[in-house]
Amino acid sequence: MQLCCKSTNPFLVDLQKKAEEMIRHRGERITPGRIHILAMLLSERRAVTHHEIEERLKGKHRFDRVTLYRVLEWLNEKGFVHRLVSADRVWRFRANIHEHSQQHAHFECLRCTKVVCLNDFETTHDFALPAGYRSREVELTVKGLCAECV
Amino acid sequence: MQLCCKSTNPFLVDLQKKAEEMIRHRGERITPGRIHILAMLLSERRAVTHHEIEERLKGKHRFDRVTLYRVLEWLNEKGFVHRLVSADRVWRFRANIHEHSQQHAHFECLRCTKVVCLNDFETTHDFALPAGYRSREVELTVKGLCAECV
DNA sequence: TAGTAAATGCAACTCTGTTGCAAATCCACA
DNA sequence: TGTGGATTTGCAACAGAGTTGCATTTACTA
Ligand SMILES: [Mn+2]
Ligand SMILES: [Mn+2]
Ligand SMILES: [Zn+2]
Ligand SMILES: [Zn+2]
Repeated sequence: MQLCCKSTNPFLVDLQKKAEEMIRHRGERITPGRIHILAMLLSERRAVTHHEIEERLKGKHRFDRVTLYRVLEWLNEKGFVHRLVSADRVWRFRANIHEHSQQHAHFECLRCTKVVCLNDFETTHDFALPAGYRSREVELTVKGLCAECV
Repeated sequence: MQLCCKSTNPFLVDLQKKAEEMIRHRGERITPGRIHILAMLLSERRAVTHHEIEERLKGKHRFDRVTLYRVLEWLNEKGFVHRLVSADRVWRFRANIHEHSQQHAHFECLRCTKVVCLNDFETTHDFALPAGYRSREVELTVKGLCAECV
């Protein structure tokens, strides 16, 4: 069953189904790990760590730590999610809801280390790189205090 | 011997001496670790890792790994250097040569993971944060390929 | 309904950085 | 110039995050 982008049911609230559909639409293999983890990430509004994912998956399905790492790596490679590292040197993952979500800024709380994606953001790339350097992407992180930590 | 900023000898090419002067000027304790490590960082034009520092210090002075970490932490706390983490989850350190060097961008090579500080850079902070969020600093990283890796 | 390539679980491992504690060192003050 | 006492250093052990190898299980294709 091949599904076109336009045929995506807007009332498909079940994220497990949505995750499955996203993966199948790209012709990739469906596995419990991919479904559960992507569904979990689709439900989050901020970038979450490996630990947080593990925590939220408790009760739903039990995965080995390594499987979780490997699924996250795969989701990142295939472009379903993106990954970023903040000052605590821990990977954080977030689903790529929109196609154009590669270029966006992040907010990082200096106290609770929470990371939020700032989707609506304008970046002006007028800077001069050293000779011979080639820019591929620009990452902008705003550091400060979140609403809970002010 | 208290030295004023303006009395800094512009012909003081010996970085060991310069490092010592910087630390003494702030009334902090002089130790071999601080002198050698700060001098090494003053000689670099890019942000370097713990490993690279260890490597460059070979022959000059032998320090324990832990001492190196602790000196770097101290230099960062006191504002002699700044620290950043890139996609490989490794700390990189760079001397704060100029007073205003807190706000500047970085370039990170996607192939060799080298990090270069882009000192001459204009940042425009016109973005909207979620309600209640407070911005303290903005970090901008340009990712791409360096001259050697293009 | 096989056959096969890919995904998973488990154990052991690496890499980066941290902590506790005793020995060495720096420096303010006598 | 010599000392007391807080700081810094070295060493060993530890911790957290992520990786690798390999046998077993699973998903898809034919
Ligand atoms: Mn993001
Ligand atoms: Mn820098
Ligand atoms: Zn916070
Ligand atoms: Zn490079």
